[in-house]
Amino acid sequence: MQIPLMQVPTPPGSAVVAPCCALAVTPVDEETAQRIAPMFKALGDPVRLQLAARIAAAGRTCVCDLTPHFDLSGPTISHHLKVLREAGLIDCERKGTWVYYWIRPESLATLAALLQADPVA
Amino acid sequence: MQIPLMQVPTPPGSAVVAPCCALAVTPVDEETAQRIAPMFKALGDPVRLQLAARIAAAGRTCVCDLTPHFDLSGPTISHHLKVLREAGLIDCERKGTWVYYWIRPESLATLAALLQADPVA
DNA sequence: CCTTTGAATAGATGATCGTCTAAACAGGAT
DNA sequence: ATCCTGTTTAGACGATCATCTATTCAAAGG
Repeated sequence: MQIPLMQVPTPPGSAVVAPCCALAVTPVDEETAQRIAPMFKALGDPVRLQLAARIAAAGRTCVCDLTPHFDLSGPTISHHLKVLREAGLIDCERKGTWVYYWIRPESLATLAALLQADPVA
Repeated sequence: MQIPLMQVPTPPGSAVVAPCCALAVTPVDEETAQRIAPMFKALGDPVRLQLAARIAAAGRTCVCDLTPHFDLSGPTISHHLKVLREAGLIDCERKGTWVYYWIRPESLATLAALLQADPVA
């Protein structure tokens, strides 16, 4: 029943007490889940994850600087950018012929806060 | 072009310099993206996000303690648990008639590390 | 052995997704 | 005005997804 991933085997019989993350502390009701899940979903595609990473790395990025790195059509890249944008992870602005995208760090922070090991511990 | 989410408006013209997160520092090549994206994808469904949160909160949780909280059939819950498990986010063990699930904190930590604000800054 | 209970698997169905091509749109430059 | 280039939108198509019911499996108890 094990699927290899990293190191710690996580003793099956251990009585887990310490909270592993905010997920374990902050109650995630249905409303919260429906607000947060689309962000994770947006990052749940390899192309979009790479797009987000490139935009995060480059700061303020023209679509024309993203497209060449993928073996995909322009419209497909545009579609993925739209998904990221509608999830609230990025935003954009047209400047003449070109459109520039940038990361919304608050959104990433929201997700990170849910996942990271309990900062209080 | 704005989609409301949190507070910071993120000035469009600002020359972003400081890395917002590990995404901006760690290069996310295609291979990495294909390894990580399924984990985000698994959390990208409201039901699975709530399942993960409940398991994280409860520590070591019987399926029978999860199912009643959702308006879904047993097999559907079972399916979602399988998705989370195959993504490496949870693991399970049968104990007699019951099956218990627990969180794999290393996996959550991997994702958190990618998203959280640059810890070096 | 048979029954019972908890959970997973099999298979079906309608919805959503990722991708493409073709067309439309936005702005500069001739 | 007209063209050219970068980007988005529209629409189509096959693949994957979330859910269900029916069935099977696992393990305990008579």
